[in-house]
Amino acid sequence: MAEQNTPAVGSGYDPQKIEAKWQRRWAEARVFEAEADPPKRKYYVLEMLPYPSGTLHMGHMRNYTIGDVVARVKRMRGFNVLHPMGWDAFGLPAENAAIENNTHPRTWTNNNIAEFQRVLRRFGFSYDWRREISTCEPEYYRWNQWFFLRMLERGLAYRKKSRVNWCPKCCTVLANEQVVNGGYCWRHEDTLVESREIEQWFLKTTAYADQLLDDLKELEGGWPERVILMQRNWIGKSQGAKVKFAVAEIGGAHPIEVFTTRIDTIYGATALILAPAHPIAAKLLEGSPTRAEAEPKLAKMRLTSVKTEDLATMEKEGFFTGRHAVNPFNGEKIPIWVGNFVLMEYGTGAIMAVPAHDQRDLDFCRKYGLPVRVVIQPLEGETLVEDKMTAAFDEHVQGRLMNSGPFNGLTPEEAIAKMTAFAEQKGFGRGETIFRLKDWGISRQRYWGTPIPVVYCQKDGIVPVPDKDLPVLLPPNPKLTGMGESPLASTPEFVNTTCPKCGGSARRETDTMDTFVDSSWYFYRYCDPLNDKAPYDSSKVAYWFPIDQYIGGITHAILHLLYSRFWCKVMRDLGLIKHNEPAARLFTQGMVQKGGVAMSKSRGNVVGAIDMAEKYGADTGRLYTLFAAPPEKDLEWSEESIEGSWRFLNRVYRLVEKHAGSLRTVGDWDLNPKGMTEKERQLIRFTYKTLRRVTQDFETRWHFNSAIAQIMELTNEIYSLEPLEQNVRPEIRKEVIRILTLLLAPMTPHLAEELWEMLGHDNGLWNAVWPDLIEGQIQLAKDEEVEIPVQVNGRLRGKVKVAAGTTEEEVVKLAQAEPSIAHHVNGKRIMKRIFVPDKLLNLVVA
RNA sequence: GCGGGAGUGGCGGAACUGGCAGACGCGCAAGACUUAGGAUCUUGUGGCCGAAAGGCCGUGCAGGUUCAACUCCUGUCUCCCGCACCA
Repeated sequence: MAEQNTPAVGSGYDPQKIEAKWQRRWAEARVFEAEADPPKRKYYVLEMLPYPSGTLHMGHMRNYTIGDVVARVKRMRGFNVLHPMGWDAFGLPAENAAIENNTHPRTWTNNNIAEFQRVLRRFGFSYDWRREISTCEPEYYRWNQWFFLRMLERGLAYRKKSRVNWCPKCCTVLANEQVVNGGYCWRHEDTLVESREIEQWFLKTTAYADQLLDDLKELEGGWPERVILMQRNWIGKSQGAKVKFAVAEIGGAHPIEVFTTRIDTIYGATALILAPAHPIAAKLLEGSPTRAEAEPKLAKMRLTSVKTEDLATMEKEGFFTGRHAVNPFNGEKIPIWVGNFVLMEYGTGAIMAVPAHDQRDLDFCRKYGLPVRVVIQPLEGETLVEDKMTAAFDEHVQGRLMNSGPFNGLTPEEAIAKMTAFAEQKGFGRGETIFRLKDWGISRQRYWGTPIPVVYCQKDGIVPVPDKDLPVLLPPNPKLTGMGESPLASTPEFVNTTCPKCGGSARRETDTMDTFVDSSWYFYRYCDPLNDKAPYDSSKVAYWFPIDQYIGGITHAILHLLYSRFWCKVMRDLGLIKHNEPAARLFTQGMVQKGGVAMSKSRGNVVGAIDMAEKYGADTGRLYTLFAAPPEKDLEWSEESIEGSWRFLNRVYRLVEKHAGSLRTVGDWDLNPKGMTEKERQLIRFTYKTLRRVTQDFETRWHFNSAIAQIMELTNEIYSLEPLEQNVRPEIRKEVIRILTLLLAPMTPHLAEELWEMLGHDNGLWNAVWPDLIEGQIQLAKDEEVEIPVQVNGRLRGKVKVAAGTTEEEVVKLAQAEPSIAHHVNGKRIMKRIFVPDKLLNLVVA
């Protein structure tokens, strides 16, 4: 199909040639290289670093194009712009591919990186390639280890045996965040995650739960609202109280603690319900009268997989343990049950069931015939009748306590405060805030990741590897099977080492770190990528940070961004940086779809970036992804529509090609409006208006699609004045074409450079500044004559052309003289006139 | 269930703080140039009625506020995304 688009005779637009030429020149002139330079205004724009796998398609290119436009606009506006790129190079696919193809993960990864780099360079993105990082290089991952050791020193990294998500296909542990769709592996969406107990390393993200939540306030306005919300939900702060219930049959020795946000309803508790996995459940059954029937039920419930897909709609199941709990408020004995809807992972794994005031509890109690007791009576509406309730009354506000001993008559709010205080005073409870957020399990039983820098010594136990021995290098030739334990465990030369403390023999930790560790701080390394004394020089980071604009997909709204925010706070507390949040602004671009679904290799609906560049050139590809939809919205790829972008660039090229030769030696226009013809006046006004609007679109709304539409309109306007050389004097022709070229520069930089050169500039468009309107131009952009729509009773009936600023009286007079308007007004009385100067006249008649 | 977002021509989309709905592009139609056109240029292109002038309807649906509503308010439907038995 490329032949079909061979440029016609007379049009010399050859993107292949032009794009290679300017990419070479930019590289030679080191145009995109930036250094920290404190007096200069800085701008750090960053696209999320890619995982180098598969092929880059137009979905990726859209992301980078948006970032590149921003970078180029900021550069033209005089900012010192940092715009780096790197590779999220560790990860499972490399290891799997290595096993499949009998190669090394490094080989596979580096091949992919080479290909990715080739494509990104082919699109002419303005990266400072000197700062390129690859997270699988020891020079990088060494600092993962260094940070890990700092966290270990501060108790922010710890080891514990824990139930983990195990993917039988990956043969490795997954973080909670990697379990998707309620129980499936994020990589194998058809594979149910299993539950296993393993010793794991954790990072204490929960230590920062409050800050991670509170600092979201700093991001308001700069981050998309929904991302902030998703983070807030994920952290899941919940204020309530923990209350201890003694077990009646075994005395006060082993009380059961429940968590509740509604301690005010505790007099209405008619049962205590345990999660099946609660450790005390089995103990309660020992010697219980119901043991025989209960134990098999418990065993069965515990086996039920972690699948939570339809947990919300799942039938509630439970059984009585034969034991009773004592309500510490009133001494009442209530039955202890086990219920499948109680989660061990949340709160204390035990709840009090208050069926009158919680729908789930009501469902459960109705099913098993447990009593319902109302303890809060609504102030308005029908009085609750216990036997007839089908919906729990769970409103906080509108009610008063009853059946609650000394607390009767209080509002729920008052009761929560008083009852919590009472519980604390008596020692059986306390107010507590809990979070849904869990500590971050970072251990992975895989080869292609950062080795965790500790050794296990018979004598000294867990011993951190000293800083001077970093990095702990991955062994070059592991045995990769993809099964079972970490491949490092079966590599003796790696495992066997000596204890840094006692010098005796010791074993290395064989797990590697979750790759989210790599991406949690990579953007700091860009500031100082070659530093071998520290992860980075704090002064360099202080100049560049925070990131002014971070750009990436919504898919990373929770994991990557939450971990990055955590890492930032840890680094701040280590004294390395001073800011609280890594990125001041975040932009989440929409996906590129084809056939209604996101482009992806697995779906087979990708439009390859290189194919695109070879067929139309990078500039057309860039332009089309910007033009087809506003950047935050999903974009449906259309092979037909893209022709329009290609045609437009050809049209611009032909225009400049035709006129540039005669304009090379023409001097600059002096902005003097005297003696201009009407056509010149019209063209120059259109030009400066377009400039004003496009500038606004770039700076505020990022509506590149409408910016491009306006540039197309300007081009159409110029064409409408052909033959231009007869209608417009050379100085003005030159000015208009100059502006047109500069407007295109951030989006189609190669073409713009070529046009710039054709116009006689020999110093590179990259040296040009954004043509912000100056006073004379602002005047010239103003309309002298306006067309005012005239409505009668709110319906458009005609238009009048008047000088800008014409008075209401004058406009009304002219309107009434217009036949199409007069027709609707004559014979009626004008009741009211609404006049918006230069905008609109509405005559209300009756 | 909770939270967020979106519904505008044949299609992608535009319309900034309420002020000419459909900019710009694709597609389609007619014409020009041409041996030819899938290049380029010109014109037209929301629906209905009408020869035309013109009129009526029209931004998911139903109401409301207003001189004026894609835009604000109330209700409602559909689709997409996130979270989800979170105590």
